[in-house]
Amino acid sequence: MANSHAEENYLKAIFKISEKEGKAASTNAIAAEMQTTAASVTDMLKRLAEKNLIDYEKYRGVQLTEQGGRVATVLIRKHRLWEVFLTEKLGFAWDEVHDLAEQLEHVQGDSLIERLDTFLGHPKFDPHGDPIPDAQGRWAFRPQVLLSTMKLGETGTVTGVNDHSAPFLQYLDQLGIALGAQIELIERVPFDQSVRVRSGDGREITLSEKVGKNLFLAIKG
Amino acid sequence: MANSHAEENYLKAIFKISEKEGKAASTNAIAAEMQTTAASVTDMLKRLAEKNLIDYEKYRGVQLTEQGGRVATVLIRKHRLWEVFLTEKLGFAWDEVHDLAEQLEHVQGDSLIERLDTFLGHPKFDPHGDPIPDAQGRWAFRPQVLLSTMKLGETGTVTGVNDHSAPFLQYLDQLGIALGAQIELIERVPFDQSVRVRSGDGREITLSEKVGKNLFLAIKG
DNA sequence: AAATTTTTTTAGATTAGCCTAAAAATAAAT
DNA sequence: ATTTATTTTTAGGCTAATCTAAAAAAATTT
Repeated sequence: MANSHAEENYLKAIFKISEKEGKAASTNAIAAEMQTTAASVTDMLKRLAEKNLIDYEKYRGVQLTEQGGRVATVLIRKHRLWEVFLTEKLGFAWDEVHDLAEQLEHVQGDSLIERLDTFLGHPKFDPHGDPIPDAQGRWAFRPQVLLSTMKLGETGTVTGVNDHSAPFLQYLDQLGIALGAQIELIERVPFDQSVRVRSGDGREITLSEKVGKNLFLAIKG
Repeated sequence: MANSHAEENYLKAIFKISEKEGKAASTNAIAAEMQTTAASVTDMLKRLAEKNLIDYEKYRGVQLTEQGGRVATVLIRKHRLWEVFLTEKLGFAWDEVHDLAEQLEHVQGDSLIERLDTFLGHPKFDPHGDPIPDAQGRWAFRPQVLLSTMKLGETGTVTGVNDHSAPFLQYLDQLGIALGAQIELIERVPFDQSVRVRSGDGREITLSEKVGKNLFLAIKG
């Protein structure tokens, strides 16, 4: 049988944490990600282990099984394809699509997502620059670095964000920085690690260290 | 607060029954429509009455309140707009879209449905010819009659179906009868009320009484 | 009008998913 | 190596939505 929305959301949370931390996800980390209590998480972990979607040993944290990983990957695929649809076709801004995609990703139907993928032209990245796994679960890779690790004089193309929050995305809009924007690093202030950059249209912009640590770019040349 | 999927589905079922029967919906009729038991229906009716979505008196059947009617209308609007999207944009056949739309209609977000409506060009009818209420809940009206009530020699344009089942829709596909098809009634067989029609491309087709009672047409002239 | 049938409601359980509070296990600090 | 703090699990309860079986009300038939 299919998995419930709650189960799917837990699997996605576990996938995210394992990816970021590089190790088994702890009960507390999952609870934080899911905005719920540790007790609720333990409950759910038992159910997911029962269904062979995770490897779970009491007090030891959890990892997705092969099967659980597949479910999570499909879910991320669906989420990101819907985000592309919402921005490209319906005209939503990149800071508005997350909650809607969060709902749409749970719509069941294999042919739906494959037809949507075709309709959208098989996009490889979502509106935030995150890769969209293909139908076989393969991830596109694109070399990128944080603005904060670029060298003086280097030029890059904005490819993604680390922080997906609406305030950050809206601030980038305000600065005129979107995916695909060209940015040259012209100065780094030692005092606070803020940077001065020149954007493609010739404007000079000052960005804080925090922005620098949340903006990904592909280096030119 | 918003309504659950289950609540929304009950409201839609009650709306459908009231529309068809023209009177208060009975517990059993709702149970049949929802494919559940009368006891479950009674439970839900209490909850819906509590939320002022229906007028409910024990043993007396139910009617939607103004508020309940609005919820049901919005739900039908969402369902039918998604059906248009699935057929027009994703290329699904008219017999494939119901179950997917049944899920998509529960996605919450006012701006989503209005943007979808705009993206689709404000369609007035869904892929089965059923009217799509507008954002204010107004229904388009189009005079139409059943093929079984047409007079000999009359010509009509196919505008909708009474039976929405996949087998019927697929049979129409096979016969080459789609929405917009031109059909002239050339003979009615008294013995079994089957009819002989000429379609727009000149082909002569024999249709059973059952087909005649499930095909709507707008009469020409 | 009384008896019978049908419809509807109530009573009592069940399941998923969530909670708080308390207990148990693990990790960290002295 | 104890003590202390943190993390995790258990215990017990709650709600929405479902079910079956039994009781009650309404409708129908005789």
